[in-house]
Amino acid sequence: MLDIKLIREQPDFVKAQLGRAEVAGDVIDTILSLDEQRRTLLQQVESLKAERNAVSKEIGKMKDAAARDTRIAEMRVVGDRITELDREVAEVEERQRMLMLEIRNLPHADVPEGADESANVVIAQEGEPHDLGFPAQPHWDLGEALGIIDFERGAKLSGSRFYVLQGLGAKLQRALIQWLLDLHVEQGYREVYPPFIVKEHCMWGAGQLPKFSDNLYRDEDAGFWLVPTAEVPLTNLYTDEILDAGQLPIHLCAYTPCFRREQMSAGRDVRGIKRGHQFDKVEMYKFVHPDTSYAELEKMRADAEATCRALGIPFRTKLLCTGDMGFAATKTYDLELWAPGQEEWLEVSSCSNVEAFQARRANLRFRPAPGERPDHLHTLNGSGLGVPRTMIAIMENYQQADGSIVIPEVLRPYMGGRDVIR
RNA sequence: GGGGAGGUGGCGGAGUGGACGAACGCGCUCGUCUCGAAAACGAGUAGGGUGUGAAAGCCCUCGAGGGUUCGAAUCCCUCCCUCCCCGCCA
Repeated sequence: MLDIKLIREQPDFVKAQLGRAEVAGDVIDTILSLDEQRRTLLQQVESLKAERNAVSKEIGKMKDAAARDTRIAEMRVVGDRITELDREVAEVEERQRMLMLEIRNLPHADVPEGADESANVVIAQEGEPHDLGFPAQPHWDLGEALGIIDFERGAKLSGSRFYVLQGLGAKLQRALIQWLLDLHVEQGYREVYPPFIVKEHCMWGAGQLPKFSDNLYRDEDAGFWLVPTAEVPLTNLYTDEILDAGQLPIHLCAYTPCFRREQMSAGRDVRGIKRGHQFDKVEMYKFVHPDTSYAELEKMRADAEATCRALGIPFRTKLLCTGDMGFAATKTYDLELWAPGQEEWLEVSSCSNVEAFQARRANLRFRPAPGERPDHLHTLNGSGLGVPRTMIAIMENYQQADGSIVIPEVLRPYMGGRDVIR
């Protein structure tokens, strides 16, 4: 959610920044007009309440029964008017709040303008897509031949976009998760195991609702939602708390499965394990002082890059343009691993600063100094990394001419010392 | 799932219709005292909204949301959460 004060004080700036992300500015005018209405109504109803409070106090002390009854009758009328106005205030507030919740975050000034991914800028690359010396196979062929990915039985159980990992495939995934968590802990993140099922307010807090409900699984009866990313529970960890400035920054990492309905065009990314309704991810998350959030973003990006580097796979980093960034982000770096089997760069991480966007929604605050008023903190999130796509990159980069897969060195301790899957 | 007890400020804990945004204690901050500290003493110490140059003031909040009433922490309804006992269960 944007800061209503910013909208009040600099509506043209807000509109201009939204314009860079191709969002029309009329909604800002609507919000301002509702804000105006709301404050006018508030002044009316609050002065009536002040009157009622004062008179009610008097009534309590009055001895003269007749005068007392007169006052009570008067206040009954005032009370009815208050009820009426309260209802109006609530209605205007709700309309304003819904509009506020639907507006995306403002892109940072550094972010290049553009409508779609074609305007993203590659800002770093390590390693080159290299020739394996034999025809590279896609991971679905490798996985099936090795008996480690079972697509048919996955579909039998759960339909398309599901698969079963077996044997060393399942173990490789588990090893990868373990390694990622251990690495992030070394990088200074505290490991967290959150619930994978959350209450609805968490989805609002993280910015998944109201816009992306189509992409979420839920248990309507119980009011529960399955997390589409660990970002959701982590964002809400300190909801309604006021942290001491000294507690910041808080760096967390968490492994969770992620559940996404992905009701997107059939035919896109249907093969393999690139895009499923259920996948695993290790996430990095930061709660930081507002002054430090962009420096923290650079550190998070460096941590994600170090992770890719350690796998020994070519990777590159992109700065996303205004049109390709997520709803909550002000600035995002995407990291991509090279996948020679499909000959494409696979997005395995997305690191974003969201500034106070989630903090306002989820009521995340800190006290800048003892005695000072609480302020919203800044939050950042970054994948570290998405597991299936990292698995793809490992399988396709480390494949051998005979269809076996060498295990990256860093993962071998987690694979019982094994160095190849064949 | 059944039965019972509860949810009050940073913490403990009073408060069953008006003097309560809340006694008292602890903690914390500042001050006095001290070479310094402790102790003692004094003062202060919730969040949000509105308002303003800044403030004062006013409004809201005692788990959440409704209701009754001139007036609700207090009475009524719904929901959420915690604890205890029984049942079930990895």
